Amino acid sequence: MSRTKFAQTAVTNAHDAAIDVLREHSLTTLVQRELERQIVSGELEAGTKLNEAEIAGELRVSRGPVREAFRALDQSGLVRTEKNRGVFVRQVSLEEAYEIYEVRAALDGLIGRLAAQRIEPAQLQRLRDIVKRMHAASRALDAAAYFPLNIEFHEVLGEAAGNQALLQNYQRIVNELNLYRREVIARSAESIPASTKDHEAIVNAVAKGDAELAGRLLFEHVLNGRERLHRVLQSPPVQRPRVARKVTT
Amino acid sequence: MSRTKFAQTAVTNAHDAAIDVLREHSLTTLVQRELERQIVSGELEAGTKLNEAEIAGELRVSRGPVREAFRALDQSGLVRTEKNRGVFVRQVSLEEAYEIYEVRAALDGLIGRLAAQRIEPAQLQRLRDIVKRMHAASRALDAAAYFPLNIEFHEVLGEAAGNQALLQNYQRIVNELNLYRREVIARSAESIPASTKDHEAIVNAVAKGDAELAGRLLFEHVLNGRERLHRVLQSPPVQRPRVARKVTT
DNA sequence: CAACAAATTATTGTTGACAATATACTAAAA
DNA sequence: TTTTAGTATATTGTCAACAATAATTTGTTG
Repeated sequence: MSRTKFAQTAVTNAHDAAIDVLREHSLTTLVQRELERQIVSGELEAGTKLNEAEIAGELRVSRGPVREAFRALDQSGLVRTEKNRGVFVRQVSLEEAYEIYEVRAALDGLIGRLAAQRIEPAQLQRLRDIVKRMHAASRALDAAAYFPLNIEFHEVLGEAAGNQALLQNYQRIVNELNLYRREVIARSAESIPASTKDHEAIVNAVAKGDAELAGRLLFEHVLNGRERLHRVLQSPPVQRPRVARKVTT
Repeated sequence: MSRTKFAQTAVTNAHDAAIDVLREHSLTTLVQRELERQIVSGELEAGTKLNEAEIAGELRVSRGPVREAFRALDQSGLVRTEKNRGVFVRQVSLEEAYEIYEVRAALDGLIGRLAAQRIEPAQLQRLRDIVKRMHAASRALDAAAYFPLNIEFHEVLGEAAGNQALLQNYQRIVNELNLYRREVIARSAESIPASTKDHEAIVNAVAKGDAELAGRLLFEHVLNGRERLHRVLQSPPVQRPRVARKVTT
């Protein structure tokens, strides 16, 4: 509001763009997206308390839309609400993660079955490219490079399954799991080679169109991942710089 | 507020009870529950427009909690929101239902696997009782009696799987499917015998502790159900008294 | 100094008012 | 009569103020 007329055009364009965004999306939706981004990216870490007024101030909206966004995020499992105390970025316990992994295994199994039947050549090629890059990251035991490849692999496979309802449920589950996995991903380098082999076998099964096999391989791949994670958690932490429940302020 | 002192005690108790409810739950939660009940029960039929002020008036709250409840219901798939137009009880298309059935098959498959490994004697007995009653309803081709038994069967099985995350996802999926199935349930009597056989086989597999078999049977049971539904939809409707999009007013 | 009580502050829960948008209605013109 | 433009009404989106509850600080007492 305190801008001079110098940047008139730029300001107007930016303003028009903002108007266009608002024409399609409510403030609630925008707040929801932004918070989701911050949570999924780890910018807001698990356990953090989300202060209504503070968030409203940062995003330049009133508390109404923020509260509405909170309800949506609560339902999607990214935050937990305590009446009269506030909402907190959800912390997923080991036991919960264990359960969620089972659900993910079932959904991934279905993804494998369907992808084997419906995948298109271009998608298959993308999978092969990803696996090739995985091998490179695997040889270097480069976890930082491997992690996004893993994400991308399952994304492509999810799309290849051609089922929107499945994809949505899958995404939610993966988001929840990432709340748990983030902290341990850094020290899971040793499991990369095994994981890479899994992915290669999956691609081959999908390429063959063997739905049964692809489904089973993906199901087991996820449960293997759970066990790998579990083993990693048994061993002592690498670098754990303060886990104290962080509260705003 | 316009009550006399005659019912003092009763009023006070009712009042205290109301206070207790509010101590634990926010108005938003209560509104959410009530709307969910009305939608799942069919009181509010698919496509109905939900008017904020009207609902707020009926439930004696302001529009704030109603809007918050809307966001939660939207996320859970029971309503759909159109910006500046309002929220509507979700209508699930044939294509969507087809997709959701696949997701349910995957989750039910997992339920079968886990239940076979973890079910307790009492739960197994409940399943056997239900199947017995199913046979009776089947012989009479009594769809009205069969439907709740079917619900109960899958509920018990879901609990027996002993996985909260799975159960929650399953319930949401089933709720969405029911939005679609309600209208066609009445005329699906012919599929009851086949469905009953499915359930019997499932119980036997679970009783044997054969996880693989139970999982596969449940997976196929759901897909069979989808096909049965599909066939029923091909045949002409029985009694279809106006399907025009109902708007409040 | 520690522990408890009271008062103060901060935060959430709820409401009603106002603004923006969409819908319904009315009247004029083809 | 149908269409269309303009106007009025209804409904949603957003905000700011108030109420209720929880967290914090301060003060008091043993």
